[in-house]
Parts: sequence; structure tokens; C-alpha cells
Amino acid sequence: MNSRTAPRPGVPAKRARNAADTKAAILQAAVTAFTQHGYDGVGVREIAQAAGVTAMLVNRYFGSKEGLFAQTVDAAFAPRTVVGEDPRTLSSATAATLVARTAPDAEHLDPFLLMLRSVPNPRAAEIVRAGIERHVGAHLAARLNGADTGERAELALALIAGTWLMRTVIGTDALREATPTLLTDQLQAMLDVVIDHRDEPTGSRVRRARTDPRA
Amino acid sequence: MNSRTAPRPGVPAKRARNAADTKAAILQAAVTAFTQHGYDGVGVREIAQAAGVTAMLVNRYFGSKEGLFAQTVDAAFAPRTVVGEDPRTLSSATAATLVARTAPDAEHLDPFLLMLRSVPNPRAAEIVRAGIERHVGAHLAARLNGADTGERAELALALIAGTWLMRTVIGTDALREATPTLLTDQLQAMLDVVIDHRDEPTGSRVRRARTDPRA
DNA sequence: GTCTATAAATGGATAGAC
DNA sequence: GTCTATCCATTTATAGAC
Repeated sequence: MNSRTAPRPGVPAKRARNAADTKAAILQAAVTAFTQHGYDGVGVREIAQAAGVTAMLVNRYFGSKEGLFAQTVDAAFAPRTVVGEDPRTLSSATAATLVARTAPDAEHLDPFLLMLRSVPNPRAAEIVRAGIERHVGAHLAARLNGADTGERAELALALIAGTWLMRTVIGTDALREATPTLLTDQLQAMLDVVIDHRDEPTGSRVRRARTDPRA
Repeated sequence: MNSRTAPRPGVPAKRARNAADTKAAILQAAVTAFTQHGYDGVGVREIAQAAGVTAMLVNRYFGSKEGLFAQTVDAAFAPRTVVGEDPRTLSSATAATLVARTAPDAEHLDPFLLMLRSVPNPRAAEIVRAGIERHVGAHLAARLNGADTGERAELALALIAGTWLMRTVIGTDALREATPTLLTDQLQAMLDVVIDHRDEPTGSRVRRARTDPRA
């Protein structure tokens, strides 16, 4: 009965003049643009144009570029991209997914790229910190056994982020040309150092004997 | 005999009007500024002011902002910061140095920060790629035994870069508040997955048996 | 609900004086 | 060897029309 669905006669049907749809279109364009170029690397004009609107509407619906970025981070980190659900196959599935998604010819639209490319801006870094801790960090830590789950989860994230960085953003030769199965094995073994504590029940403070390297 | 060393009378002695000294001062200011704010986050004016000159001289001596950045990357990656020299203590010394240098109250001037904060700009990323491959990557790979040294070296660099990212640039809680000795042990164990192949002489194609995770 | 037009600031790079 | 002054492009954000 209202004018939300059907465009009024006389209005060109470029897109419905609907606030919710417009907002969603802007957010979708923002995810793509911020992921590809980072917070400082893209202007509000660019995002607005990709969404088919003008820059003014971005500020109208999101308050500012920073407000848009905050909602973009939330939307980008909500779906699971690399870290899986099943605790038993956590390291293997994560390693395999990571290698597949960071392949040189893959699509390369991932919240880790949004993080890596937006982090030089201190305000964007703080927004990203809150987002990754709340979404991915908590998700992964909850699936770990043993002690220090928070720290170990973030060490795993450090390796994942570093792999994204070196393999796709920087694009170093050896990692780009690496055999996928070999790379997956090595990443899984590195992840298992902090993930695979299946004999240590949660809450246990017992840690493996430390082999002092300086002896 | 020439006017290179002694300032001419009447010229205020703010600094010798010497091309080499001025160029060095600009380069030093560029290392600091680019490391703290990244390639896109700092202007030529800012760097020039920190060096006590005007922006014009930067373009005069380095051609462009991009030319200045290339020489900055070379100067920043030349000294060893985290990866040590002795192959036998590679993982332990690297882990200990990394934890110390990424401590929340540390100084935080490191080529890895220069990389992390400059990488959103594609041209800067390419310059950084060449620099880190030539300096740190080759240095580390040359100290590894066994096969796939290039790939394993870059996986170690991925973990190092990711640790810098999460612990200092992003600043996640669990890694900031982690016990240094515990963090060092875990990082060393992760590094040893790709570094410690002492029973496999260089050139050996024998690899450890793969435990299939999907079974 | 969305537009055009513009304000106010900042970016890299250059011309020409001294 | 170094400066002042300026060009031109681009940015975020806002004012006001329709």
C-alpha cells in the first residue's frame, strides 16, 4: 500500500527509491571497494558510484565514511571464510581453505584482505580490531582445548593473516608458485602447534615441557 | 677548497648546504614517517619538514615520492632486525627477538611495520615485495636445510609479519597481554615446523609422511 | 528520497627566483 | 643548494533545490 515496492509513475526505474535497498547497495559496494583498496585507498564518491547513488547518500545513511566502514567490517566478518566449525578438523580444513582462497587465480574477496589493506589508518585499525576479536577470534578460541585459548587463537589468526599478506597482497614468488598440497601440509602443521591440544582438557594449566633453545 | 664542507659566510648555520647530508636527512625522516604511517598515510611535505627542508628537495633528490619510497625500503630492510645469523638458533633467536620487539611498550620502528602499513598501495606493495624477497627472504632461505627453502622461508616471514600485525598494528588483547615466555615458546614451535629440518640435508627430496587430515 | 553545487582542506609535482 | 609561490587534482562533508 505504500510506495516502498513499486516506483512511482514518472520516476525512472533505475532503482527503487527505497532507503533500505539503497543502504544495502551502498554496504555491498563498500565491502568490495574497502577490501580491494583499503580504508584510505577509496573515496566515498567511488563507493557511491558503484552503488548507483551519489556520495551524499553515504553520509546520510551512515553518518560518515568511518561509520560506513564500521558497518562494512561487521558485514564482512560475519560469514565464515577460512576458520571452520568442526573442532576436530579445525587445522586441516582451515589450512586447505586458506590455500584455496589465497591461490593466485582465486577471487580474492575476503575480510582478511579488508583488514590488511585498511590497517594503516589508526581509526580503521581500531574498528577492525574490535570486529576480528568479536567474530573470528572468539569463534576460534571457543573451539580450542587446553589453556590460553585466546592467545593461541590469535596466533593462528596471525599466521592466517600473514599468509594472506605474503601470498596475495605482496605476492612473493615462492608462495605464489608453491605446490598447494605441500603448502597445505606445512600450514596445517604450523596451525596444529597452537590448535591441536586434544589431550589437554579446557582449564588444564599443564603445558608441554619447554625445550630451552639457548642451552 | 670547495664550498662543500664550510658554510659560506652570511649563510645561517642551520645545516650545511651539502647535497649528501640533505639526502641522508630526508631518507632518515622517510624511514620513520613511512614506517609509522605507511606510503599513502604520509605526505612529502611532512617528510621534508621532519628533515628540515622543503618538499621540493625531495623531488629533486629522489625524483618522486615513489622513488623516495624505493630507497627507503632498501635502507629499512638492510639491517637485520628479527631474523638472526646463526642457523642453529634461527627459530629460538627469531622468536625471542620478535616477542621483544613487538612488546606493547617497545619502540616499534621496524621494516615489517613499513611493509604492513604501505602495502595497500599497489606500487608500494611491488617495491616492498622486491625488497623483502631480496633482503630477508634470501637471507633466511640460505640458512635452511632440506627442500623447498624458499617457500618455507616465506612461510616463516608470513608468521613474523602476522605477529607484527596482530600484536602491534591491530593490537588484539590476548596477544598484547600474553606472557612473553609462553608466546616465545609457541612462536618458536610454529617456526620450527618450517625452519628445523636438520636431519634433511639440502637437496634432499625426502619429506615427512603426510598424515591425511580428511580421513 | 535524492540530486547539484560547493566549501575547505590536502595531495604530488613544478617554475622560476636567489 | 634551497626557497617561495603556484598549478591542478582529489578528498570529506555540507547547503539548499526539487
